[in-house]
Amino acid sequence: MPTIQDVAKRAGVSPITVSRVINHFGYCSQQTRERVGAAIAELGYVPNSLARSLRSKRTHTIALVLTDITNPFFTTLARGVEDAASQAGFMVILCNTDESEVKELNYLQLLLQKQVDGILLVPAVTESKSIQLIRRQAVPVVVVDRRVPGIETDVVRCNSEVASYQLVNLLLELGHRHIAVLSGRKTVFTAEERVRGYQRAMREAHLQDTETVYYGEFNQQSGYENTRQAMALDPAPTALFAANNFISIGAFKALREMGLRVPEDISLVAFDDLPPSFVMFPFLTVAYQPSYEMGKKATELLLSRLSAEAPDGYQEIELPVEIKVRQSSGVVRATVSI
Amino acid sequence: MPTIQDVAKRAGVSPITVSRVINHFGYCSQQTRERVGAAIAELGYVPNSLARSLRSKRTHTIALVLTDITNPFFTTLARGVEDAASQAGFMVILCNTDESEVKELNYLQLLLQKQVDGILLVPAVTESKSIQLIRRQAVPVVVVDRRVPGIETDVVRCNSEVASYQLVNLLLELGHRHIAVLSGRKTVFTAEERVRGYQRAMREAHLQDTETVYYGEFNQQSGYENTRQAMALDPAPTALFAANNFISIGAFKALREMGLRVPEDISLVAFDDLPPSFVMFPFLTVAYQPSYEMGKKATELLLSRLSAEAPDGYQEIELPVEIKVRQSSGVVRATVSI
DNA sequence: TTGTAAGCGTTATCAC
DNA sequence: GTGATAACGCTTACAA
Repeated sequence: MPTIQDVAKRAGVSPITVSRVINHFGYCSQQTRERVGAAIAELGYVPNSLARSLRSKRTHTIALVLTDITNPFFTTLARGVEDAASQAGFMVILCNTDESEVKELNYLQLLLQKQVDGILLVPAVTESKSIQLIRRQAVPVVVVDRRVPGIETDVVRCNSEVASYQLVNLLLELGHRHIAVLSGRKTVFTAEERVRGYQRAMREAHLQDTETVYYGEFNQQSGYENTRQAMALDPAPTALFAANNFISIGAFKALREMGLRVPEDISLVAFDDLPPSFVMFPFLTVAYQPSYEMGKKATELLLSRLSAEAPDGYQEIELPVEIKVRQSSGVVRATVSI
Repeated sequence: MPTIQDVAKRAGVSPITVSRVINHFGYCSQQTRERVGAAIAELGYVPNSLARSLRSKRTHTIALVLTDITNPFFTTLARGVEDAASQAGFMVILCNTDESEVKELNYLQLLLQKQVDGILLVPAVTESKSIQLIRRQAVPVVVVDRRVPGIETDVVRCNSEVASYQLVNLLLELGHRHIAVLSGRKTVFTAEERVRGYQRAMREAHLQDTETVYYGEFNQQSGYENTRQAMALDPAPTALFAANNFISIGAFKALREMGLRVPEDISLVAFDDLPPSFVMFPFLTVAYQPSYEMGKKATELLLSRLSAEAPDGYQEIELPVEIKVRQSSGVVRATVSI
């Protein structure tokens, strides 16, 4: 492959002049510019960003470390990230951690070696090891979707606690008194936070006695299994709160298998909506998080840290959660009352 | 940040010795190894892959260039790619082209500058410019999901033509004689290929007279609009074939708005299934492409090209498409007969 | 407006 | 087993 030297030789100039032409930087005559341009075209020269980055200390690459791109919430978020990044001339490296701290730390090691300019991190666990690792290399991080207690850092997220509180209150207003929550892994910040919102609502309604919390995973299987558990209780809950989209689907399938109709026999509300182009009947009452904007905003904040144009001090940006009331939340069935 | 020099100084050895320890390469005494290890730990040394890659000509990075990660087909494919890549110690740069040749070419330029070791490409258009651009830099490419006519290259895909043919034949066997196909952009290989499969089935059934083809986009909006168009015909089709998942959702919504029931009033079949954890009622009869495996296989093929352990000559791997018959395809309504 | 020299952090080659 | 030297391809700093 031709190098900048080859181009320089061909154009009868010095390498640095070629560099200036490529980077539209510094002065050079129209004539030189053309000669260099011609040489580049003739040789099919492609600049080597490795060498460039080695000198300039900038790779124009950021990393997006999340738990699973397969979850539509993160898919959409990733798209927001990529759009904002590409607009600014940055590329995105994608890493899936599957909520594993080990995978997360491994990826971060590699990313730091790669000299990424910044990292968007959805922390797998509520511990702070990862952030500290990144900080040691003085690489900017923005934490997305979750929080890392005890660590000062930039964060872009939604307030799950409040939204959960609202969702559960909606059920309470419909007359439900026995509501079970199906959550994810206890070590995952949002899983825990959504349970907290549920608990606050229940306690304010003096219903701590019927509080029913299931931890599990943020997937369909877990939603399915915990629903069967919950419905085996006596008395069974009259409403379920699924702490994410996959859990809600699993819950729905379990309920249908048991011959229970939603919302006639039981109500179901959930965190996370599915994109409209995925669903034939929008049916679930959900707390919708603007994931695209979350990705976009997080990226913009990260990029602003690189150009040092950002305000001093860490920022915590909280995006609004929208409660979308649809058919899955109904009034409590008279016959189910305890 | 400390460099290999600093580590060497601290450990009282030469840089190259440190390099050997890091890379578990060449001989060195246990004692040296330990001293170096200690120095690395004390300084918090992180090797710079930029410098490493500049010498070694390997970045351990591949690119995944697709049209839109937001489409579950590609999301799952991307996950397959990432899993296979990370297993082999490679990272993945993600690029969305939105079916735009311009965006695609821009990304490829940048990726080549970045010296990615290989590229997985879902070509936006059926032209071959992109492949030629990549070839000029002698970077391995594997084309995924689509084909680039007139270009010899590695390809991993499904045969859409055959699957479409089967899907349409299924409708024919159910008695449908007037079937419309709702496809994507004519310049997109799969959009065109799926229409071809439809046409073959129709022609073999001597139904070329009722052939009804709508091109549009691979999105919900287009499915919605073209369905309204199709249903305005007199006589209206008794079955619709949506050429991708988003189109089928749009079609379904349009039909429901018109008060038409699926499959009682009209049948609907589609290309691409949605992952089970996205759908409460699996209802659509679809052609399912194993997108995860597609991503995985494509990555493995690409990586094998890097280590030159691959067989000579280009490979075209065709993965099987599974027809999943569900409720959306029903027998033709007696009253609708022409 | 253009050129020279040095160096970014690593590893290949050859020497001891 | 270990080290000296050069080189990867580019850009910063300084000169002309």
